[in-house]
Amino acid sequence: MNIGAAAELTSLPAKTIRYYEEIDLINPARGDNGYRHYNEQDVNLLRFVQRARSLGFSIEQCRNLLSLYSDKDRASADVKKLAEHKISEIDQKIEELQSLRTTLKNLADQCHGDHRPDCPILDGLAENNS
Amino acid sequence: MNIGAAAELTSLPAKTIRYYEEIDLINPARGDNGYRHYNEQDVNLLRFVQRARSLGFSIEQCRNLLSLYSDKDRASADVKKLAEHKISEIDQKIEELQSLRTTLKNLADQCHGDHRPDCPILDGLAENNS
DNA sequence: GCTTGACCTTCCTGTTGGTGGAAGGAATAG
DNA sequence: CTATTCCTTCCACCAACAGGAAGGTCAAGC
Repeated sequence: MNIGAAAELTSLPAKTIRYYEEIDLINPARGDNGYRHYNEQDVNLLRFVQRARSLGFSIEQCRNLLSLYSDKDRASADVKKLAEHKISEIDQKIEELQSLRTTLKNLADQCHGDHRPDCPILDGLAENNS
Repeated sequence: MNIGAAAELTSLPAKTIRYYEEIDLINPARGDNGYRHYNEQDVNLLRFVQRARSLGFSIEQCRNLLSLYSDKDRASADVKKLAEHKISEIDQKIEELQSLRTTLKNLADQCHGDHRPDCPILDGLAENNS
């Protein structure tokens, strides 16, 4: 099938699929007319990447997962390690965001939010300490 | 003071400070030798941006905040609105990360994590549904 | 006066993960 | 035969800087 159909099936933009080929992630066959030709396996791999990306794996991690995926002799421990590493990354990110939210909320709560020009948020941002 | 001293005082890399000038965010004076010269006010603005950035505001939002900051007639409501928008952005991001974490954790928990070649994580990624 | 080293300048490239668009060839429908 | 759609490549751009090369400047020490 052509790139358009593959895009449809994977919910990936054609541009992105071409990009994945450019960075040597998923290489389809080519027809005589130069068109990319995707088979079922290609589409599966694309979907695999699409899912992994949406779970927050970077392209390089996807490349890693793909090679583990096609390597029949790999240990599932390798994959589990990658997933757990990712989970702790996510945990850290969540914590950062929560502390950030707290700070911002404190500032916003102190702001009376009317048309008076003094604003604790800006004052908070402008303060020398913290 | 020169850029190095300003960098020291604001905990921003000199590279970043130059970049902020390039994008017309904070424009210092220049000495006869072409060196950038930062006064107290410049340093305050840089610190302001540094703090806003660390709270997750984008450069464009910082530009907005800066203009509100120097506009004596602005209503604090404008600023509060920006802050609250940011908070809801953060909330959404946190939710996404949490759902992502759940999915990933489920997959990882099903993985026995030894050297057997079957791996629920990869299988989960390769599945056609969800 | 000279050298050394730290600091400054601009310019160019690369990062991550794509997106947008132009120019032109190929397939298909009427 | 033409119109439209799909495909191709290539080039540029986004955030928000970081790294490094090549060269100018300044202050200290001898």
